[in-house]
Amino acid sequence: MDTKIFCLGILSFGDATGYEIKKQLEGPFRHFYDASFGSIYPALGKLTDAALVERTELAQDKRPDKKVYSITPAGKMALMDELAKPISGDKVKSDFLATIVFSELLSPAAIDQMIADRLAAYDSAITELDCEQTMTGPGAHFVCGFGKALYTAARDYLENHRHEIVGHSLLTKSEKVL
Amino acid sequence: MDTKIFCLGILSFGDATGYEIKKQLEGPFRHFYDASFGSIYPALGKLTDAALVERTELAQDKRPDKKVYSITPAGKMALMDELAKPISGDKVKSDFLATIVFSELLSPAAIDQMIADRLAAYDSAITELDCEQTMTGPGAHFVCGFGKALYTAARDYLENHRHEIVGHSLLTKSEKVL
DNA sequence: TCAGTCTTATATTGGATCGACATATATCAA
DNA sequence: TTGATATATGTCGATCCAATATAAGACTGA
Repeated sequence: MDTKIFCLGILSFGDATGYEIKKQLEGPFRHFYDASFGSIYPALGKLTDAALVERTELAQDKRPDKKVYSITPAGKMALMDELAKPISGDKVKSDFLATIVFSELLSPAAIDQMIADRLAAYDSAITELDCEQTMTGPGAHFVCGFGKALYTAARDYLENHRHEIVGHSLLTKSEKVL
Repeated sequence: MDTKIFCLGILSFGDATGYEIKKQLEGPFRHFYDASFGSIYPALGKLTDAALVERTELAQDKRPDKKVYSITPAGKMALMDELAKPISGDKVKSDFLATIVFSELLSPAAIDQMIADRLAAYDSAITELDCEQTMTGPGAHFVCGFGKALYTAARDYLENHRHEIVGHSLLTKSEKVL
Protein backbone atom coordinates (compact mmCIF):
# COMPACT_ATOMS: atom_id res chain seq x y z
CA MET A 1 0.00 0.00 0.00
CA ASP A 2 1.64 3.19 -1.11
CA THR A 3 1.05 6.63 0.38
CA LYS A 4 -1.62 7.50 -2.21
CA ILE A 5 -3.85 4.60 -1.18
CA PHE A 6 -3.22 5.23 2.49
CA CYS A 7 -4.27 8.88 2.08
CA LEU A 8 -7.42 7.75 0.27
CA GLY A 9 -8.17 5.48 3.24
CA ILE A 10 -7.80 8.27 5.77
CA LEU A 11 -9.92 10.56 3.60
CA SER A 12 -12.64 7.88 3.47
CA PHE A 13 -13.25 8.68 7.15
CA GLY A 14 -13.67 12.38 6.41
CA ASP A 15 -12.03 15.43 4.87
CA ALA A 16 -8.53 16.31 6.01
CA THR A 17 -5.47 18.38 5.18
CA GLY A 18 -2.04 16.91 4.54
CA TYR A 19 -0.98 18.13 7.94
CA GLU A 20 -3.89 16.36 9.62
CA ILE A 21 -3.09 13.09 7.82
CA LYS A 22 0.45 13.30 9.14
CA LYS A 23 -0.90 14.01 12.65
CA GLN A 24 -2.84 10.74 12.55
CA LEU A 25 0.47 8.98 12.00
CA GLU A 26 2.00 10.43 15.15
CA GLY A 27 -0.44 8.64 17.42
CA PRO A 28 -0.65 4.89 18.09
CA PHE A 29 -0.77 4.15 14.36
CA ARG A 30 2.88 5.03 13.87
CA HIS A 31 3.80 1.63 15.33
CA PHE A 32 2.59 -0.14 12.22
CA TYR A 33 2.49 2.48 9.48
CA ASP A 34 4.31 5.71 8.74
CA ALA A 35 4.64 8.32 6.02
CA SER A 36 6.47 11.62 5.89
CA PHE A 37 5.45 15.00 4.47
CA GLY A 38 7.81 14.22 1.63
CA SER A 39 5.48 11.44 0.52
CA ILE A 40 2.09 12.76 1.71
CA TYR A 41 2.09 16.08 -0.15
CA PRO A 42 3.18 14.63 -3.51
CA ALA A 43 0.63 11.82 -3.04
CA LEU A 44 -2.19 14.31 -2.50
CA GLY A 45 -1.05 16.22 -5.59
CA LYS A 46 -1.17 13.10 -7.75
CA LEU A 47 -4.54 12.07 -6.33
CA THR A 48 -5.89 15.52 -7.20
CA ASP A 49 -4.52 15.25 -10.75
CA ALA A 50 -6.24 11.87 -11.09
CA ALA A 51 -9.52 13.34 -9.74
CA LEU A 52 -9.58 10.78 -6.93
CA VAL A 53 -9.68 13.60 -4.39
CA GLU A 54 -10.85 17.21 -4.51
CA ARG A 55 -8.95 20.13 -3.06
CA THR A 56 -10.65 23.08 -1.37
CA GLU A 57 -8.45 26.00 -0.43
CA LEU A 58 -9.47 27.59 2.82
CA ALA A 59 -8.08 30.95 3.88
CA GLN A 60 -7.84 31.14 7.66
CA ASP A 61 -7.63 33.99 10.08
CA LYS A 62 -4.36 34.13 11.96
CA ARG A 63 -3.28 30.75 10.59
CA PRO A 64 -1.66 29.61 7.35
CA ASP A 65 -4.07 28.72 4.57
CA LYS A 66 -5.49 25.20 4.62
CA LYS A 67 -5.95 22.87 1.68
CA VAL A 68 -8.72 20.51 2.64
CA TYR A 69 -8.97 17.29 0.64
CA SER A 70 -12.14 15.22 0.13
CA ILE A 71 -12.40 11.83 -1.50
CA THR A 72 -14.44 11.65 -4.72
CA PRO A 73 -16.70 8.74 -5.77
CA ALA A 74 -13.96 7.67 -8.21
CA GLY A 75 -11.48 7.82 -5.35
CA LYS A 76 -13.65 5.61 -3.16
CA MET A 77 -13.93 3.08 -5.96
CA ALA A 78 -10.16 3.09 -6.50
CA LEU A 79 -9.66 2.59 -2.76
CA MET A 80 -12.08 -0.33 -2.59
CA ASP A 81 -10.44 -1.96 -5.61
CA GLU A 82 -7.05 -1.63 -4.01
CA LEU A 83 -8.15 -2.99 -0.62
CA ALA A 84 -9.62 -6.08 -2.29
CA LYS A 85 -6.25 -7.03 -3.81
CA PRO A 86 -4.01 -9.60 -2.10
CA ILE A 87 -2.12 -8.00 0.76
CA SER A 88 1.67 -8.06 0.75
CA GLY A 89 3.50 -9.12 3.89
CA ASP A 90 4.61 -6.70 6.59
CA LYS A 91 7.84 -4.88 5.94
CA VAL A 92 9.93 -4.74 9.10
CA LYS A 93 13.33 -3.15 9.54
CA SER A 94 14.59 -3.75 13.05
CA ASP A 95 17.93 -2.19 13.88
CA PHE A 96 17.55 -3.73 17.33
CA LEU A 97 17.46 -7.33 16.10
CA ALA A 98 20.20 -6.66 13.54
CA THR A 99 22.37 -5.25 16.31
CA ILE A 100 21.74 -8.37 18.40
CA VAL A 101 22.95 -10.55 15.53
CA PHE A 102 26.19 -8.53 15.54
CA SER A 103 26.25 -8.16 19.34
CA GLU A 104 29.48 -10.10 19.78
CA LEU A 105 31.18 -6.83 18.81
CA LEU A 106 29.57 -4.92 21.69
CA SER A 107 30.71 -4.70 25.30
CA PRO A 108 28.52 -6.44 27.90
CA ALA A 109 27.69 -3.03 29.39
CA ALA A 110 26.52 -1.73 26.01
CA ILE A 111 24.35 -4.82 25.53
CA ASP A 112 22.78 -4.38 28.96
CA GLN A 113 22.06 -0.74 28.20
CA MET A 114 20.52 -1.65 24.85
CA ILE A 115 18.23 -4.21 26.49
CA ALA A 116 17.18 -1.79 29.24
CA ASP A 117 16.37 0.88 26.63
CA ARG A 118 14.37 -1.61 24.65
CA LEU A 119 12.34 -2.83 27.63
CA ALA A 120 11.51 0.80 28.44
CA ALA A 121 10.48 1.42 24.84
CA TYR A 122 8.17 -1.61 24.94
CA ASP A 123 6.57 -0.34 28.14
CA SER A 124 5.88 3.09 26.72
CA ALA A 125 4.50 1.58 23.50
CA ILE A 126 2.17 -0.67 25.52
CA THR A 127 0.95 2.34 27.48
CA GLU A 128 0.41 4.34 24.30
CA LEU A 129 -1.53 1.52 22.67
CA ASP A 130 -3.83 1.17 25.68
CA CYS A 131 -6.34 3.25 23.79
CA GLU A 132 -8.99 0.91 22.47
CA GLN A 133 -11.74 3.02 24.03
CA THR A 134 -10.72 6.33 22.48
CA MET A 135 -10.24 4.93 18.98
CA THR A 136 -13.00 5.41 16.44
CA GLY A 137 -14.11 2.36 14.56
CA PRO A 138 -13.76 -1.38 15.18
CA GLY A 139 -10.69 -1.61 12.94
CA ALA A 140 -8.68 0.88 14.96
CA HIS A 141 -9.82 -0.82 18.16
CA PHE A 142 -8.57 -4.18 16.93
CA VAL A 143 -5.26 -2.74 15.78
CA CYS A 144 -4.52 -1.19 19.20
CA GLY A 145 -5.19 -4.48 20.97
CA PHE A 146 -3.09 -6.33 18.42
CA GLY A 147 -0.17 -3.96 18.89
CA LYS A 148 -0.42 -4.24 22.67
CA ALA A 149 -0.40 -8.05 22.50
CA LEU A 150 2.68 -8.04 20.25
CA TYR A 151 4.68 -5.59 22.34
CA THR A 152 3.77 -7.52 25.49
CA ALA A 153 4.99 -10.76 23.92
CA ALA A 154 8.20 -9.02 22.79
CA ARG A 155 8.77 -7.62 26.26
CA ASP A 156 8.23 -11.00 27.91
CA TYR A 157 10.52 -12.80 25.50
CA LEU A 158 13.30 -10.26 25.94
CA GLU A 159 13.09 -10.44 29.73
CA ASN A 160 13.11 -14.24 29.77
CA HIS A 161 15.88 -14.70 27.18
CA ARG A 162 18.20 -11.73 27.65
CA HIS A 163 20.73 -14.04 29.30
CA GLU A 164 21.29 -15.68 25.90
CA ILE A 165 22.87 -12.59 24.39
CA VAL A 166 24.92 -11.25 27.28
CA GLY A 167 28.10 -13.13 28.11
CA HIS A 168 29.03 -13.74 24.48
CA SER A 169 30.95 -10.56 23.85
CA LEU A 170 34.23 -11.10 22.07
CA LEU A 171 35.48 -8.01 23.88
CA THR A 172 35.50 -9.84 27.24
CA LYS A 173 37.70 -12.59 25.88
CA SER A 174 40.43 -10.38 24.49
CA GLU A 175 40.79 -6.65 24.87
CA LYS A 176 41.82 -6.17 21.28
CA VAL A 177 39.88 -7.66 18.42
CA LEU A 178 41.84 -6.01 15.65
CA MET B 1 21.16 1.09 10.24
CA ASP B 2 21.68 1.62 6.55
CA THR B 3 22.72 -1.03 4.06
CA LYS B 4 26.42 -0.12 4.32
CA ILE B 5 26.54 -0.90 8.05
CA PHE B 6 24.47 -4.03 7.59
CA CYS B 7 26.89 -5.30 4.93
CA LEU B 8 29.81 -4.57 7.25
CA GLY B 9 28.06 -6.65 9.93
CA ILE B 10 27.58 -9.63 7.63
CA LEU B 11 31.18 -9.35 6.44
CA SER B 12 32.34 -9.38 10.09
CA PHE B 13 31.29 -13.05 10.11
CA GLY B 14 33.40 -13.80 7.04
CA ASP B 15 34.05 -12.88 3.43
CA ALA B 16 31.08 -12.80 1.08
CA THR B 17 29.88 -11.60 -2.32
CA GLY B 18 26.97 -9.23 -2.82
CA TYR B 19 24.92 -12.16 -4.02
CA GLU B 20 25.67 -14.13 -0.85
CA ILE B 21 24.71 -11.18 1.36
CA LYS B 22 21.38 -11.03 -0.42
CA LYS B 23 20.95 -14.80 0.02
CA GLN B 24 21.25 -14.37 3.81
CA LEU B 25 18.28 -12.03 3.63
CA GLU B 26 16.08 -14.63 1.96
CA GLY B 27 16.19 -16.94 4.97
CA PRO B 28 14.59 -16.35 8.38
CA PHE B 29 16.25 -12.93 8.67
CA ARG B 30 13.98 -11.41 6.05
CA HIS B 31 11.24 -11.20 8.69
CA PHE B 32 13.05 -8.38 10.47
CA TYR B 33 15.49 -6.93 7.96
CA ASP B 34 15.66 -6.66 4.19
CA ALA B 35 17.73 -5.06 1.45
CA SER B 36 17.63 -5.34 -2.32
CA PHE B 37 20.44 -5.69 -4.89
CA GLY B 38 19.73 -2.05 -5.70
CA SER B 39 21.04 -1.05 -2.28
CA ILE B 40 23.58 -3.84 -1.59
CA TYR B 41 25.77 -3.37 -4.68
CA PRO B 42 26.02 0.43 -4.36
CA ALA B 43 26.71 0.00 -0.62
CA LEU B 44 29.60 -2.38 -1.32
CA GLY B 45 30.95 0.08 -3.87
CA LYS B 46 30.91 2.94 -1.38
CA LEU B 47 32.49 0.76 1.33
CA THR B 48 35.27 -0.15 -1.09
CA ASP B 49 35.85 3.52 -1.93
CA ALA B 50 36.07 4.28 1.79
CA ALA B 51 38.53 1.38 2.31
CA LEU B 52 36.22 -0.22 4.87
CA VAL B 53 36.11 -3.39 2.77
CA GLU B 54 38.46 -4.95 0.22
CA ARG B 55 37.37 -6.45 -3.08
CA THR B 56 38.97 -9.55 -4.61
CA GLU B 57 37.86 -10.48 -8.12
CA LEU B 58 37.60 -14.18 -8.66
CA ALA B 59 37.25 -15.65 -12.15
CA GLN B 60 35.18 -18.83 -12.09
CA ASP B 61 34.80 -21.74 -14.43
CA LYS B 62 31.33 -22.03 -15.95
CA ARG B 63 30.00 -19.32 -13.62
CA PRO B 64 30.00 -15.53 -13.74
CA ASP B 65 32.94 -13.84 -12.07
CA LYS B 66 32.71 -13.32 -8.32
CA LYS B 67 33.69 -10.24 -6.37
CA VAL B 68 34.49 -11.37 -2.86
CA TYR B 69 34.48 -8.68 -0.18
CA SER B 70 36.39 -8.76 3.12
CA ILE B 71 36.11 -6.32 5.98
CA THR B 72 39.24 -4.28 6.76
CA PRO B 73 40.42 -3.27 10.28
CA ALA B 74 39.09 0.25 9.56
CA GLY B 75 35.79 -1.32 8.55
CA LYS B 76 35.56 -3.30 11.77
CA MET B 77 36.19 -0.15 13.78
CA ALA B 78 33.54 1.77 11.84
CA LEU B 79 31.09 -1.09 12.46
CA MET B 80 31.79 -1.18 16.20
CA ASP B 81 31.38 2.60 16.44
CA GLU B 82 28.06 2.41 14.65
CA LEU B 83 26.72 -0.49 16.75
CA ALA B 84 27.51 1.43 19.96
CA LYS B 85 25.25 4.35 18.92
CA PRO B 86 21.68 4.59 20.24
CA ILE B 87 19.40 2.31 18.25
CA SER B 88 16.42 3.78 16.43
CA GLY B 89 13.03 2.15 16.81
CA ASP B 90 11.76 -0.58 14.49
CA LYS B 91 10.24 0.58 11.25
CA VAL B 92 7.11 -1.38 10.47
CA LYS B 93 4.84 -1.01 7.46
CA SER B 94 1.88 -3.33 7.77
CA ASP B 95 -0.53 -3.28 4.87
CA PHE B 96 -2.53 -5.89 6.76
CA LEU B 97 -3.24 -3.65 9.77
CA ALA B 98 -3.84 -0.63 7.56
CA THR B 99 -6.37 -2.65 5.58
CA ILE B 100 -8.10 -3.66 8.82
CA VAL B 101 -8.46 0.00 9.76
CA PHE B 102 -10.22 0.55 6.43
CA SER B 103 -12.01 -2.82 6.52
CA GLU B 104 -15.49 -1.31 6.64
CA LEU B 105 -15.08 -0.93 2.87
CA LEU B 106 -14.53 -4.66 2.35
CA SER B 107 -17.12 -7.40 2.00
CA PRO B 108 -17.35 -9.91 4.89
CA ALA B 109 -16.14 -12.64 2.52
CA ALA B 110 -13.06 -10.61 1.61
CA ILE B 111 -12.30 -9.98 5.29
CA ASP B 112 -12.61 -13.70 6.06
CA GLN B 113 -10.27 -14.52 3.20
CA MET B 114 -7.78 -11.92 4.36
CA ILE B 115 -7.77 -13.37 7.89
CA ALA B 116 -7.38 -16.94 6.63
CA ASP B 117 -4.43 -15.88 4.43
CA ARG B 118 -2.84 -14.11 7.35
CA LEU B 119 -3.19 -17.05 9.72
CA ALA B 120 -1.56 -19.28 7.10
CA ALA B 121 1.26 -16.76 6.68
CA TYR B 122 1.87 -16.73 10.43
CA ASP B 123 2.02 -20.52 10.49
CA SER B 124 4.58 -20.69 7.71
CA ALA B 125 6.65 -17.94 9.33
CA ILE B 126 6.63 -19.82 12.65
CA THR B 127 7.76 -22.98 10.87
CA GLU B 128 10.51 -21.11 9.05
CA LEU B 129 11.76 -19.50 12.26
CA ASP B 130 11.94 -22.87 14.03
CA CYS B 131 15.63 -22.89 13.26
CA GLU B 132 17.48 -21.98 16.45
CA GLN B 133 19.65 -25.09 16.15
CA THR B 134 20.87 -24.45 12.62
CA MET B 135 21.69 -20.78 13.19
CA THR B 136 25.28 -19.80 13.84
CA GLY B 137 25.91 -17.57 16.82
CA PRO B 138 23.90 -16.75 19.94
CA GLY B 139 22.52 -13.55 18.36
CA ALA B 140 20.90 -15.37 15.45
CA HIS B 141 19.57 -18.00 17.85
CA PHE B 142 17.91 -15.34 19.99
CA VAL B 143 16.43 -13.58 16.98
CA CYS B 144 14.78 -16.75 15.67
CA GLY B 145 13.17 -17.45 19.04
CA PHE B 146 12.08 -13.85 19.31
CA GLY B 147 10.46 -13.91 15.89
CA LYS B 148 8.70 -17.17 16.68
CA ALA B 149 7.31 -15.75 19.93
CA LEU B 150 6.02 -12.64 18.15
CA TYR B 151 4.36 -14.49 15.29
CA THR B 152 2.78 -16.92 17.75
CA ALA B 153 1.35 -14.03 19.77
CA ALA B 154 0.07 -12.42 16.57
CA ARG B 155 -1.54 -15.65 15.47
CA ASP B 156 -3.23 -16.16 18.83
CA TYR B 157 -4.52 -12.60 18.99
CA LEU B 158 -5.94 -12.77 15.48
CA GLU B 159 -7.72 -16.05 16.17
CA ASN B 160 -9.19 -14.82 19.44
CA HIS B 161 -10.27 -11.38 18.19
CA ARG B 162 -11.19 -11.89 14.54
CA HIS B 163 -14.84 -11.56 15.45
CA GLU B 164 -14.24 -7.88 16.23
CA ILE B 165 -13.57 -7.01 12.61
CA VAL B 166 -16.07 -9.16 10.76
CA GLY B 167 -19.67 -8.04 10.89
CA HIS B 168 -18.83 -4.36 10.56
CA SER B 169 -18.79 -4.12 6.80
CA LEU B 170 -20.71 -1.15 5.43
CA LEU B 171 -21.42 -3.26 2.38
CA THR B 172 -23.78 -5.54 4.33
CA LYS B 173 -25.88 -2.61 5.44
CA SER B 174 -26.44 -1.12 2.02
CA GLU B 175 -25.48 -2.59 -1.31
CA LYS B 176 -24.31 0.72 -2.69
CA VAL B 177 -22.02 3.02 -0.77
CA LEU B 178 -21.53 5.53 -3.52
C1' DT C 1 8.88 42.27 27.78
C1' DC C 2 11.25 39.67 25.08
C1' DA C 3 13.78 35.78 23.43
C1' DG C 4 12.90 31.06 22.75
C1' DT C 5 10.13 27.37 21.71
C1' DC C 6 5.75 25.22 20.29
C1' DT C 7 1.95 24.62 17.08
C1' DT C 8 -0.36 25.07 12.74
C1' DA C 9 0.42 24.53 7.78
C1' DT C 10 2.61 23.68 3.13
C1' DA C 11 6.38 22.41 0.42
C1' DT C 12 11.08 21.02 -1.44
C1' DT C 13 15.47 18.72 -1.60
C1' DG C 14 19.20 15.14 -1.23
C1' DG C 15 20.13 10.83 -0.46
C1' DA C 16 18.62 6.11 0.38
C1' DT C 17 15.94 2.51 -1.08
C1' DC C 18 12.74 -0.80 -3.64
C1' DG C 19 11.16 -3.45 -7.39
C1' DA C 20 11.75 -4.49 -11.86
C1' DC C 21 14.53 -5.26 -15.48
C1' DA C 22 18.97 -6.41 -18.21
C1' DT C 23 22.81 -9.50 -19.05
C1' DA C 24 25.25 -13.89 -19.22
C1' DT C 25 25.77 -18.91 -18.59
C1' DA C 26 24.63 -23.48 -16.87
C1' DT C 27 21.70 -27.01 -15.19
C1' DC C 28 17.51 -29.54 -14.67
C1' DA C 29 12.81 -30.88 -15.46
C1' DA C 30 8.59 -31.30 -18.32
C1' DT D 1 12.87 -27.53 -26.60
C1' DT D 2 10.99 -24.68 -23.85
C1' DG D 3 10.85 -22.93 -19.56
C1' DA D 4 12.30 -22.61 -14.93
C1' DT D 5 15.87 -22.23 -11.51
C1' DA D 6 20.42 -20.94 -9.90
C1' DT D 7 24.68 -18.18 -9.96
C1' DA D 8 26.32 -13.43 -10.30
C1' DT D 9 26.52 -8.30 -11.07
C1' DG D 10 24.48 -4.33 -12.05
C1' DT D 11 21.21 -0.18 -13.55
C1' DC D 12 17.02 2.69 -13.58
C1' DG D 13 12.68 5.01 -12.45
C1' DA D 14 9.69 5.75 -8.86
C1' DT D 15 9.15 6.23 -4.28
C1' DC D 16 10.20 7.45 0.21
C1' DC D 17 12.50 9.40 4.58
C1' DA D 18 14.73 12.91 7.19
C1' DA D 19 15.92 17.36 7.27
C1' DT D 20 15.25 21.87 6.12
C1' DA D 21 12.74 26.28 4.58
C1' DT D 22 9.05 29.45 5.20
C1' DA D 23 5.64 31.95 7.83
C1' DA D 24 2.86 33.56 11.63
C1' DG D 25 0.48 33.29 16.00
C1' DA D 26 0.63 31.29 20.86
C1' DC D 27 2.69 30.10 24.90
C1' DT D 28 6.39 30.26 28.51
C1' DG D 29 9.69 31.42 31.66
C1' DA D 30 13.44 34.73 33.10
